[in-house]
Amino acid sequence: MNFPSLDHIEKTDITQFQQDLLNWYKEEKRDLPWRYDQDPYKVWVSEIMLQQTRVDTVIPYFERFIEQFPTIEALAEAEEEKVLKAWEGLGYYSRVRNLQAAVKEVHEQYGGKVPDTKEAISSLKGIGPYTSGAILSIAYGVPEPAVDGNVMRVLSRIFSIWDDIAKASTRKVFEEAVRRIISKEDPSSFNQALMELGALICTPTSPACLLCPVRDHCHAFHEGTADELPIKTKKKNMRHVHLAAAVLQTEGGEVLIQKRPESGLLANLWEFPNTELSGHGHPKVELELFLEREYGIESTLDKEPFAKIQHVFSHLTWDIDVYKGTMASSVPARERSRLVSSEEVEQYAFSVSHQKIWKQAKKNGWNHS
DNA sequence: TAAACGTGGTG
DNA sequence: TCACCAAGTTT
Repeated sequence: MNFPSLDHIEKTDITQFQQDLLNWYKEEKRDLPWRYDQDPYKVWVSEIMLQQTRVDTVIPYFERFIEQFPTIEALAEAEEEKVLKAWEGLGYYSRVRNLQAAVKEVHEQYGGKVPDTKEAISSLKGIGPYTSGAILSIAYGVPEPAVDGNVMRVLSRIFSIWDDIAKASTRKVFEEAVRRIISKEDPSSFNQALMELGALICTPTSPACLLCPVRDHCHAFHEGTADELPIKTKKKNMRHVHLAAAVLQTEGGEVLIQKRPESGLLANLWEFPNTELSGHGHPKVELELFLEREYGIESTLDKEPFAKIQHVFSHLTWDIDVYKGTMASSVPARERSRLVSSEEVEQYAFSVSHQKIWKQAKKNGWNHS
């Protein structure tokens, strides 16, 4: 390891740092619904939801989720459809499929008790190095590091660590740093305080150093380099995909929907029939060929799309031409598809991109034949 | 190691 | 407006 200020840190400095941080946390910590108790299940659910997701976004999802699935057993026995619906709009949907799979394993293999060892908990689906440390420390008081983006930002400044936090290998550097300074008396509060500080004071841009409870311990504050840390490279090469989608209705007003594949993007979520465009033929023609091939539908699509929707993911952009059409009310031949009434549509879990399609359909394309 | 994997907020 | 961000994990 190579962070001079940390190598030479004194035991008394560590004690003072812990005290300043924990006193601040005790006074300033937010009143969040997953902090009402230390139920390992609730800690677990909150940590999964909070992965790459803001606190304000998570709160209402967490409250609904716990109300609907209050215990390990409740979630283990729930239908995946219900679980996905509860996650609808939160994103990174593999999180919740992994969570339910892991909860089932805990229910069956561990008698419904969340394991309390690093090895056992890390073997569960969806629980990586951060989440295992978070659950162990917060739910069980085990002094394990829980290094997320906040912790790397805060500690990069405090110890003047210039490693690139975008690199996977850098996390270990910060885990080692945490091991040296974590409070053995209250690892739960210590880990949460580090993250809370990152969220409220030691923010990515314009950190509020003058309000910081540990600025006296902060190398970057003394050097005036807080605005330059942490080092984070990484660019995303945005990929564009052009799609055509169909909102097909029967004379009875039912709509054709289909379920996405079990893996990959938006796995197992529902959507309107659609196809990726090659860019060669007309979108309408390519969509008609798809509908005939997959469903045997002689579709009667409108000449022009009633909506053009753009949806931006973290790593790609969809541009969707949406067509309205009619179809016979016979049962769809394709697997993983259904004909549902317009009221029933909203009982299924859709990605936000396809919620946009449905919203436009109701506004523009519906009730005209 | 790097890319896949969502979404809504923000300067 | 738009690139970047937010309590990461999997492959």
